[in-house]
Amino acid sequence: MSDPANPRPTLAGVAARAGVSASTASLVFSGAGPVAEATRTRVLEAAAALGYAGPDPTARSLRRGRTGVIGVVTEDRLGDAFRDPINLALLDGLGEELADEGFGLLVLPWAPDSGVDLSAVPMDAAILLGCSADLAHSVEVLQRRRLPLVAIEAPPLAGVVAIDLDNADATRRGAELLRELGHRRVALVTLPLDLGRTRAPLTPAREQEATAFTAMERIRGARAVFPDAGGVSAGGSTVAEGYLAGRALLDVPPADRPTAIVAQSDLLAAGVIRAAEELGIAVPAELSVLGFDGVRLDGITPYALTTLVQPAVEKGRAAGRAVREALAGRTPVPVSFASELRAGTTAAPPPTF
Amino acid sequence: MSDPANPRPTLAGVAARAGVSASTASLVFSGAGPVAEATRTRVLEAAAALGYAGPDPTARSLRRGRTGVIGVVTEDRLGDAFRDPINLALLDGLGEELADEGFGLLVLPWAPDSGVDLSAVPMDAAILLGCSADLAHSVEVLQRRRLPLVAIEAPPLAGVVAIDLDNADATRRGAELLRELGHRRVALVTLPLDLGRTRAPLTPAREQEATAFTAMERIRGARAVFPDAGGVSAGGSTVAEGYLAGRALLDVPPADRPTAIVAQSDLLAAGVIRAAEELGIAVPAELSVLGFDGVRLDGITPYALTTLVQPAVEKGRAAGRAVREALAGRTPVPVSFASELRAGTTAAPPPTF
DNA sequence: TTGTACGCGTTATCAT
DNA sequence: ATGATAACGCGTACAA
Repeated sequence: MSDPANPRPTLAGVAARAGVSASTASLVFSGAGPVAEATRTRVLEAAAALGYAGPDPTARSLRRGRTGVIGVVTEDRLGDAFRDPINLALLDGLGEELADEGFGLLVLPWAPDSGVDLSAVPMDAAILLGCSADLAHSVEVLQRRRLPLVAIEAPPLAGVVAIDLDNADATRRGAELLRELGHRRVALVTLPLDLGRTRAPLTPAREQEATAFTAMERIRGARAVFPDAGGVSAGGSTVAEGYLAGRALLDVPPADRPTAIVAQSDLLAAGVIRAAEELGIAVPAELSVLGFDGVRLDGITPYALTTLVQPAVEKGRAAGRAVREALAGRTPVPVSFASELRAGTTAAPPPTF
Repeated sequence: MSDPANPRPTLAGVAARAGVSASTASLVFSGAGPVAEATRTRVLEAAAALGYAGPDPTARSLRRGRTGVIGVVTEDRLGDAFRDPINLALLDGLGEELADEGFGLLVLPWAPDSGVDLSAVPMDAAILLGCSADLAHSVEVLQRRRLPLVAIEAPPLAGVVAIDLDNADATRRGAELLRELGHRRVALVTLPLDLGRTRAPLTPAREQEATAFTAMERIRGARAVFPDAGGVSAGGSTVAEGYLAGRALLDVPPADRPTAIVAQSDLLAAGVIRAAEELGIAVPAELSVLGFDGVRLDGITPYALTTLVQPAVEKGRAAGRAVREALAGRTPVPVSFASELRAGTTAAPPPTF
């Protein structure tokens, strides 16, 4: 790799060989400033002859004060972060506004003990994605670096541009639909409450210690309508986790069974439905199921899920735009998105006895 | 953001305030070299007072010649690259070997016209993921930069560490199973053949111009057993695309229908099965379906797919290790992985007439 | 149109 | 244990 006899060519080397000064050679590559056609050619020829690949990105970054890299901080393991379709949609949006504009996206799975040291990563700005646990801590170190920060669905933080979603209110509207249909016994299947992703029944204590902002907001919305609603927290936003949660809630004497379940994601809802099917509980005749996200389930379930559709791609675009605004020296405005209740075939009046 | 009155603190500033030289202050932060406990404290205090966030990553990168960033070059749009479960598994492997070791993964969706200029991205090494089209071109510019390169399932390229899979041979073994079961009329549903992702029947001309290495290898393996097998190329590795391909191949007079379909991914296979169901064609009684990948279909289809299981996570780990080897100055050894035929319930003898 | 001079913020080397 | 000096490779005033 590193060949001492044949060092990597530099701008200076190219310039020397072309018989011009380094600054002139620089102009040729940056395109800023006028260069005589003849000199330009000579420089390019020298570059070709030396196998010069263009200005060193690191040196250029230092000089210009820009790396062209935007960090995306997630609290998940790498694969898991992208296993959630809602994050993929978000990535699509980010891609449009950032990747397509020449920015690279640096994925940083952050955990309290993880190898990545946020204070040592070269980047121009950071997007906080589903970070809520020690968010404040991550934020502090990034802010000391004076990096523009954009947080998606996070508790409000000074100096951080918020891209928000009406998690509580949307869930409340969904819950109201269930109440209007006549449901009284409603249970919740929530997203993971903390970094531990514990799969367990909701208890006041656990909710107290929860660090996941989005999950807690959605619980809050549901409780606005069903103050006593209990439920379980899942270990992730997957069909498999939804299934487990569904079994836990539904595999009980019929009299104790909820007549409706508010799931905090469509994947969880699909898992709940599968559990119901397996237990011989008809959806929606005997059990109504509400989802969240509005992702295409693409045959994961034959039902048209009744769910809250969130504008995930738009969220990504907004975050991307906010980053660009900040980098352009302007002050990005926080954005708040609204979800929309989409009626499907999984919500109906409760069974009558 | 940028406050002219209160410039971002630098190591020099901290050193000055602590009354030591910059070199000493540097030692405090890098931990390399002995520093008296008293001085260390003074430096850290000065840093705290000034809000110094630690050495600037860009400057450090320039000086040390390392950024801590590994590029992952894909030819897909950002979201699409991660929509394929096999890539997610790969990412898991990469995460273990790289992210967990403190490297950042810089996702670079590359297309001939895309905004990202590979010659301008600060990184220490690059992993080429499913890049085959103008791979040679991408590789050239990266090699001029003397970056260690690792390619996953790519045509052999000088100086690029190959992480390979037995795509052709595995497919051949799957095809042999079908032949042994008695199948003679077999059709292929392939991954996209080129950047255009054209959804169309296979023709010699199209295969000639194809740029997708993996897809072509798998075709080659299938043809080793069924030399005349035709088929269609899908527009992506998704259930929806598989469904479309399935309709195209199966919605024909029964006499023209294939008795078996070799799909190049499990998602495509699931789509084919769905198409068959919709057309009233029983699987596997009237149609056998072979997949590839061995991903958990998690309820996408009730069938246990007969498929070729590839060690995707291992592939990612191998790629990650190769990168680290190269960065450590050693020469990584290329690795070749083998897939395993896993019998499911979707392959059976063809119907008898 | 081209060259000169300097600095971006750090760290490695070598003295002291 | 600490400090002076010199890069790392480039961009950009400013002068010529």
